[in-house]
Amino acid sequence: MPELPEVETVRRGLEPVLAGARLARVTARRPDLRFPFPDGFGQRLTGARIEALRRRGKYILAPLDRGETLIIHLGMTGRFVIDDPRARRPAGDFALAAPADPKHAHVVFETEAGAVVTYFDARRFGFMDLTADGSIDAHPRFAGMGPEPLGAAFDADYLAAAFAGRRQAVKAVLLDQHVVAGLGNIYVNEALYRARISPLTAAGALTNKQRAGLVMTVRSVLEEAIEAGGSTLRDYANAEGAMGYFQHAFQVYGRAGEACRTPKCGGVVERAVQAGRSTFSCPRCQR
DNA sequence: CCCACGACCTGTGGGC
DNA sequence: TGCCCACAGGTCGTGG
Repeated sequence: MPELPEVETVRRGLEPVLAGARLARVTARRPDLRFPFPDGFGQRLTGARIEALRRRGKYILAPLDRGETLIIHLGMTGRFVIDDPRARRPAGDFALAAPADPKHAHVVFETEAGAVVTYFDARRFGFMDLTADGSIDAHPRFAGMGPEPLGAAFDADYLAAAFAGRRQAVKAVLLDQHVVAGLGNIYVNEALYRARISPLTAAGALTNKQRAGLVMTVRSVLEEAIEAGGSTLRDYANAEGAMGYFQHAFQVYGRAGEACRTPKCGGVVERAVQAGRSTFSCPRCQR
């Protein structure tokens, strides 16, 4: 599912259709996703105007003109599909992801301009909520959330403080959204590879130089992935139904048993399991 | 606080 | 072809 680059790609795809749009009707086709929809979900959105589309970590935020903000998390398999009769099909060729299965169409947003935006989520690990504006930072989902990895607050000094004294593996610490918001299993593996740091290293044992390097590689891998429209493994597709293509740039993720791509390294990518999730790394060039 | 593990839910791909 | 198991981009809760 979507990590920061995929969520940002989805946000950018939805923005031209939803930002500034008034919602003619919003329908939840079942009572819950991972959690129940908030009371009156459809009614509270119907008639509201979406002022903007923002992102925080892996969340999409849609502030409304009614003083509430719609919060959306895509979980593992959340996906939006836009049907906008006014929009011209984008030119050029791009690979289309497999069509979303209609039986997993859980929420339908219809705008007054006639666009229909449908949320699909096979596994239903995603969720939506409504909260009063201004209380986003107090919302349990956001309280204590770490800085944006592409923002100025995420730097070597910040990481020094966040990692200090932590004996937990650096990979697990980077996956903790309280430390930094938006990284997931793919990009943590790729950023550690680029920084030549073993995922198993205790976070508190990293050197200044390693932390500074990690800040750079986290940023670069996320920026490049956003540029590529995210990564498509199975379910992910952008709002136009197209696949991202950053998966072709993976250096370690999903490459167990294959040759390390570092020139002259000669190592073989290994798969390990940390906290129940696959870790990929080259034991030869990541220390 | 740390960590491993199971739970949530469905689909898919690989091995036999 | 069919079946079964392992695994999947995320988080949360529990128990040691």
